[in-house]
Amino acid sequence: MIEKRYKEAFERASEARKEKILEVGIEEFSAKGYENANINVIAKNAGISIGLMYKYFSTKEDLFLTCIHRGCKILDDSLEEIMKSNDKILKKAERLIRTTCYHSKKNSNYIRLYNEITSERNPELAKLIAEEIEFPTSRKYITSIAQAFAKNDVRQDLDPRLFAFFLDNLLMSLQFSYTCDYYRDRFEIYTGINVDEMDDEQVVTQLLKFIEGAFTFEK
Amino acid sequence: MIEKRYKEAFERASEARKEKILEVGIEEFSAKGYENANINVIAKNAGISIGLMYKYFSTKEDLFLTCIHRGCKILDDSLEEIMKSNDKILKKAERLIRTTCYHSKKNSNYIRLYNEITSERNPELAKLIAEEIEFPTSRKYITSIAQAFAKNDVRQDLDPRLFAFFLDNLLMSLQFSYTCDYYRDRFEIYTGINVDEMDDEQVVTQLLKFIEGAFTFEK
Amino acid sequence: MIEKRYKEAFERASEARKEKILEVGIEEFSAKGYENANINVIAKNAGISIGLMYKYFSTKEDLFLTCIHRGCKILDDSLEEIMKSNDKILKKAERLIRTTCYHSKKNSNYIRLYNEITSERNPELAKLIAEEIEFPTSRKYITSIAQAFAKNDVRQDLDPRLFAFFLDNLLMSLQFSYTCDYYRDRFEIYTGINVDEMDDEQVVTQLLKFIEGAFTFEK
Amino acid sequence: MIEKRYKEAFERASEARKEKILEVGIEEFSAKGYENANINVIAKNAGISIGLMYKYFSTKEDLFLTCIHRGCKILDDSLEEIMKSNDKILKKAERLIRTTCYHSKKNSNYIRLYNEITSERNPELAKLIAEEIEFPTSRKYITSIAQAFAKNDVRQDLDPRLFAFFLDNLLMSLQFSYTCDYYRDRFEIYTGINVDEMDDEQVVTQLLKFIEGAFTFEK
DNA sequence: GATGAATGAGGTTTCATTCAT
DNA sequence: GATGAATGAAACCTCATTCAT
Repeated sequence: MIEKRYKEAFERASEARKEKILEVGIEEFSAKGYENANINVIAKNAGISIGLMYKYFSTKEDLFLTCIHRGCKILDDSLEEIMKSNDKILKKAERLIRTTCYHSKKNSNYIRLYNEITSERNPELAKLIAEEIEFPTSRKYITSIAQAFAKNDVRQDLDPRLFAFFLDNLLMSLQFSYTCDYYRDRFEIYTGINVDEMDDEQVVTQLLKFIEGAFTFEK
Repeated sequence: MIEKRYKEAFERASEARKEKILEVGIEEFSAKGYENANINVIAKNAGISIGLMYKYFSTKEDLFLTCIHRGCKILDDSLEEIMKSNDKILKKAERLIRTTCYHSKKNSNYIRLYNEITSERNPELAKLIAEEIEFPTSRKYITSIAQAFAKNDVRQDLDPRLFAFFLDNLLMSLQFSYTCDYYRDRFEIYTGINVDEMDDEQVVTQLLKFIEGAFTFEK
Repeated sequence: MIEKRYKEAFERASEARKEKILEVGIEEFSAKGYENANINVIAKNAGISIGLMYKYFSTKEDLFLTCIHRGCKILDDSLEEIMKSNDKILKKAERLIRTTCYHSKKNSNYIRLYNEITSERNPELAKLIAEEIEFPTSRKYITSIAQAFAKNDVRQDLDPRLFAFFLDNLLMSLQFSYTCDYYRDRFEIYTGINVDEMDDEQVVTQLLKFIEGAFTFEK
Repeated sequence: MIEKRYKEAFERASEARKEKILEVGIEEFSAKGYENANINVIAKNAGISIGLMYKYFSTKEDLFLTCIHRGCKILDDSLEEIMKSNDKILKKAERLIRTTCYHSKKNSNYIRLYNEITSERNPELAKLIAEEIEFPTSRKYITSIAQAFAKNDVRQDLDPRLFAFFLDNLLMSLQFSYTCDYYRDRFEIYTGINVDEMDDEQVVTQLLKFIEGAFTFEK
């Protein structure tokens, strides 16, 4: 778990200001990447001085990690909303896919930020962030699949953890394909259609079939 | 298609030198990422002067793109080797998975380089690279699936391009999980096992089941 | 003479607070030197706000000067104690040396602060501080030597002021050698023994011989 | 012993340039102290770019240490010149004092730099520098005194190392008194005469008497 | 009197790129 | 063709000082 990466002064700041700083930070980091993001720009856009920024965060890295924490919380909240239902696993998958297709624009910055993280090259940091982000998500998937397994809703020869992993791989890739430049181009190369003009319903339908088959079929 | 990003002088250089420069460049870019890679260091490690490096490439970006071109060729060659066979689609998938699991170390630099690309934030560049890399791969997958579809080897309600896309998403995610820090940690969080100590055979078996089900099952 | 460098508000503060501020200031300045000392840290450690600190002192320099004033008073008090006696000059020297050797730890902060001052590079300020510190000390030495001279206790071809100067040079160097990093290392290089493990009695004996000879011998 | 603190590129620079950089560096460091010295200013005054400065020295600290090394070499050379003679110890002392009084202006920067060092607050660094500077000097003094001791030229109850230490304390203090602001003021307070207007001959005479007595007198 | 949030100038350091030889 | 010395813009970060409350 990432311990808090902000200083006490940040806690004391007004909600509006905290909000603004993280929003602007997420904007900058997701747009330019960690290296090219400029703290001075973030401070200016957030309407505070650079000195105050450093009263809030010791380093650029700490600001980045706090932005990630925030972005993840938002993504995890919407995941929680879906996964806590009593729907069957495939129903949940459908809702996840739909959310990705229809609402990815609203959260595009968070997703791009997440994408930025995945090429993090500091191993210790990568580990921290991975635990922060992936642990809650993975538990939700694994638990849902294990329950479905217990109820015989899915094939009995699957390994819940690996299948959760494969499922998340598909959803993660889809998320990126709706928001990140490179993945968007890749989507178009595969499908022949720009993701903005794509009939989302077809993507939903096909991916659901894919997943349904994967979880259901048993020789 | 990426037009050539090197200068004429580079073409005139000896094969050994060209080889060395790109090898060292891939090493540096994959280890540190584009921003943190140092072109002066690459020149030194490649045994040439920085001045000569700029006789070969106009900018750091051009060197990067040429390294990518080279890395992709190597990855695409091994893909070609597998896809040109007459094996059935699932057999091909199996070979792809095995290659990923068992041989990812040999090509880990290329894969990390590929991962680096996916967070490229320059839209025009992203497009160029995506076309360079994804087009050949996608054609192979789509064609294979279309052939299988024609032979009734796979379910008849699938869209070949989307299913090719989903398939590649799974394989791409797996590749990253074997080589890139963040994805390796993520793998361990899902499976509970460090990727280096994982029984690859189980991954192969489960992913194959997943894909087989996805391509086979039909309500 | 240094005019007061604190504001009226400081005079009105409680004794305990004044004490605390100067104590903490001396601690910080002597530990890190003027440039690296942080006035915000001093305020925090003294338990007052930085705003109040600036109600008490106009600038960092003023706080520094007030700390010096305080440190010097303490050192001068212990000097006064020794010099006011009716002992002969060599007896006084012995007591000074013993005080330096045996009690330097108690006053080490003040001595390090004094050392910091000696590299002051603002000429006007240097002059002010020198007068503040050196004048009282020098008078005591000069007077004592002049009295000894009058009583024929010391050689009759000495210049009291220069001999006072040389004497203080020896005592000052010894003080630094017991408290300041660089001078402590220097001491060990000369004597071969770490100052903390040195038999102080030998230092006392030898330095006394040195001084006694210097003041007594006459061709 | 300080290992070299410059990079290879510095060795390859022309003698004139190396000279210039160190000269300008010593000037700046001795005038403003380590903290307030500005590397950009040094680079500009030395006629090179800041980038090149960092090709020569990894950090400000390294430049500082190399300047010290250079300054010490010059001071040590002139000491060597005096100490290698066959003169008796008191004759050597006389020459040292005269050099200090008459020629201290020429080397004033080096001496101020030396003064700066003595308030160094990084213990490891202090140790390195002390060994670099004090070791050669101390050996010369100790050896000379030991030889004089063997020849019965000095009192037989002295400890050569401690007396060498006291002797150097006197000479060091005198050096500072001729060159460093604070010590110059202190000198005037003790003697009543500004060091620039002082009759050096009197200082020489008196200090020689002091030292002669110290080394000769024996109860 | 007392607070501490806020400022912003200024310093060190990096590295892609140029160009004289 | 080949070298590598040289450049300088730009980024991160510190801390003395101010001022509204």
